[in-house]
Amino acid sequence: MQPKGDLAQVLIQAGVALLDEDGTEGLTLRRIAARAGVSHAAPAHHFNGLPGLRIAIATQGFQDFRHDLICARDAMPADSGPFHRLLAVNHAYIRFARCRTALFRLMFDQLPTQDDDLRTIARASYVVLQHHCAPFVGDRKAASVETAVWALTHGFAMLKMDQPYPPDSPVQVSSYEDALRLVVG
Amino acid sequence: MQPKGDLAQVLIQAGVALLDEDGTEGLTLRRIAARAGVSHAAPAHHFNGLPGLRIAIATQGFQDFRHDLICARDAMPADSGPFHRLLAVNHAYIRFARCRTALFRLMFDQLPTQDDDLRTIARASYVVLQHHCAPFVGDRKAASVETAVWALTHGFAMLKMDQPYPPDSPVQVSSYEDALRLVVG
DNA sequence: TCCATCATCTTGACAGTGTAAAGCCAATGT
DNA sequence: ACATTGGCTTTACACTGTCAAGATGATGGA
Repeated sequence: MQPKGDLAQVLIQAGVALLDEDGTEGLTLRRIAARAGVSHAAPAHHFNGLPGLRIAIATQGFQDFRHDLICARDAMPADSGPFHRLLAVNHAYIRFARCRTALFRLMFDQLPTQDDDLRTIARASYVVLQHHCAPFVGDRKAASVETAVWALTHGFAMLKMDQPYPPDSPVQVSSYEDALRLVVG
Repeated sequence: MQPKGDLAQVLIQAGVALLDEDGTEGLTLRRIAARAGVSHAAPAHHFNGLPGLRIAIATQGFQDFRHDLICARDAMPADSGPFHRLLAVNHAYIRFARCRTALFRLMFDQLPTQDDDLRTIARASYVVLQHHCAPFVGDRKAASVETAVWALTHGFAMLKMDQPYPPDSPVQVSSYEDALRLVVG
C-alpha cells in the first residue's frame, strides 16, 4: 500500500501519533481524519478501509523500528565487542516495545498479511538483529542461534511491555543480559 | 471478576467460542448476548462492560492454557528425561498459541491489568513452565534460566502464530528444539 | 478549445457497536 | 405486607466502518 500523495503520509503519521497518545483503541478512521483536517471518509479512500490503514501504519512502524535498531548500533563506540553491540541492538528492541507499546502490538498483529511492503520491511528489521548474531554462531547452526536470540528478545520485550514495573515479576531487568549470555555464551 | 451466577459462565464460554471461530473482531458484547440468548445489555451488566468481560475471558483462557501445559507433562512416559518433559510442556505452549491465536493474543493483551484473578492464574501458568526449568539451573541463576526459556518459548510461539507456514521464514520448526538446547544445555 | 476521464475528497446515509439510564420482575428479608 | 435487592430488558445515544453518490479540479487527447 503505497501512498498516492501527500495526504496518505499525513494520515499515517496521524495514526501513529494517535496510537502513541491514546493507545490501541485510539486508532480510528474518523479520529485520524479529524486530526488531518479532512473529511471522515478520506482515510478509507486512500487505504482501502481500516485494515489497509493498519497495514500502512504497521509498515511505518517497522521503518521506525529498524531505524532505532540501527541507530543503537551506530551509537556504540568503535571498539565495542560483538556482545555489547548485540546487547545494544536488543535493548533498543525492548525499549521500542516499552515506549511505543500500541504501535509495537499493531506491527506484530498485522504481520500475518499478504502485503509485500510490510513483509519486506519486517524482514529487513529482523536482518539487523540477525547480522549481530553472526559472531556467536561458531560451529552451531546459524538459524538456531538467531532464533534463540530473537525469540528471547521478543519474548522479553512482550513481558516488559505487559508489566512495566511489577515488584513480583518473574522476570527482572538484569535477567535479560544474563539470559542472553546463556544463549550466545 | 467472579461470576454471579450461571449466565456469567455461559457468557464467558460464548466469548471464547466466538474468539476461536471468528477471531479477535468476532468478540462483541452483542454477539455474545445473542449466542447466549439474552438481551444485548446483559453481558455488560455482569462484567462491568467490555473491558471486564475481556478480563474474564482472558482468565478463562489462562485456565485452559495451564490445563494444556499440565496435560502435556502428564502425557509423557514416566521414564522421560527432564529435557523431553520441558520440551513437551513448551510444545504445548506453542501449540496453544497456534491453535487458539485470538484467545492467546487477548490473554497477553489483558495482562497489564489490576485484576487479581487474572494475575494469579497467569502466574500459576508460568509456574508450570518454571518448575520444569529447575533441573537445568545448575550453578546459574534460576531466574536467568527461567527467563531465557520462557522468553524463547513465548517469542517462538508468537512467530509461529504470525506466520503459520512461510517457506522463507527465518524460524524453522526444528529450530526451536535446537535453540532450547542452547539455553538449557 | 472543448470535452471526457480520472483521482481526490466530501457528503449523506446505514448498520453495528459499547454504554448508560430507566424499568420490570421475581426472590428475599423483615 | 412491604421494601429491597439482584438479574435482566428496554430504550436511547454517541461513535464506529463502510458504502454510494456527488463535487472539484487536473490531465490529456480531439
